[in-house]
Amino acid sequence: MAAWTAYLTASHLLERRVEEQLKADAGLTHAQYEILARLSAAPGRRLRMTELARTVVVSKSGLTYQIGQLEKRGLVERATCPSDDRGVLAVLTEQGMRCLERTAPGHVAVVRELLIDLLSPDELETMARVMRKVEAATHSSARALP
Amino acid sequence: MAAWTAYLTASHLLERRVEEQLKADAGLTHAQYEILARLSAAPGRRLRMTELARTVVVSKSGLTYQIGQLEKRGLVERATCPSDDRGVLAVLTEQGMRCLERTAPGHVAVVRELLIDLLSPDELETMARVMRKVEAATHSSARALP
DNA sequence: CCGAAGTGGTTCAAATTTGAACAATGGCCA
DNA sequence: TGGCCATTGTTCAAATTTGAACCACTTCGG
Repeated sequence: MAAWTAYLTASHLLERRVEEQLKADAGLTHAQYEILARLSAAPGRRLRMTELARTVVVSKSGLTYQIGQLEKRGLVERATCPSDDRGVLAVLTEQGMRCLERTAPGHVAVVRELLIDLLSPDELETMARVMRKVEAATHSSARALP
Repeated sequence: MAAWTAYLTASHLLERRVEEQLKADAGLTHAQYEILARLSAAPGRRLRMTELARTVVVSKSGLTYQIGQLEKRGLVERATCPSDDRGVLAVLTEQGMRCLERTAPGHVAVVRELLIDLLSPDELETMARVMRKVEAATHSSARALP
């Protein structure tokens, strides 16, 4: 269980530093940054709300709120989904893309400093493998519930 | 950077499952559970507020609030610190200890299911080592700021 | 084609979290 | 001793998060 405690402490501290840097550097929450980043990587720079909520892992209502904030700042727009009238697409705007490009270097630097660069290639590879396992495990245990 | 993304997704999902289980099983937040757990491990089952805020990694005001909640439920008491009149000690009550003992098995089961049991001894050891490195790194970079 | 059952998003109130401002001490040094 | 600065915890308003209740729409099964 020592590993679990270490994990908790480290992940909290890491999250805190990342949050701090993003807020100071670009006035963004980590959640908001993640939204922009995921959108930028998606085809057409757009994703369904639900899809986004799943990957960023926030409640649906939380995402509605955050998208609202990002929309106010002109970094994201909403568009109706052509294939499903209920659906809403979050679309990264040109301005949002520029914001992300401006912010990414500093963010990446922090992540490297506090995580990536501390690890040997082996360790990094192990981390990634472990995290994929955890993701798979949470998914399967989740499907058992409903 | 793929490792970072995998880490983010996995840790969010993991946190969510843990939170879910604790809430359903004992009506506790993960943060609250951590508070009880850290207290139970401390000498005299008591810790200074600041110390607690550091290890649980929540803002000071957040801790004040949470301790308030736990106090209402009789799981924790406040005591003044003998060596420093400003200080406040959070003390785990007998009832709090029982609550923790009742809750721990389910919590541990989830953590094992979603993390520990997925890993080989080697992987587990690597994880723990990595997390200690991360903790050290965040500490040193923090001290540089003020 | 019709209605039941599901989905996808939003809204709303309530709970939580945060950061800044404060009040009360402690500690250090001239 | 007295003065100045750092620390401790709390309070307060504002921002965020969540879950439940709700519409609007889609999908099935008859």
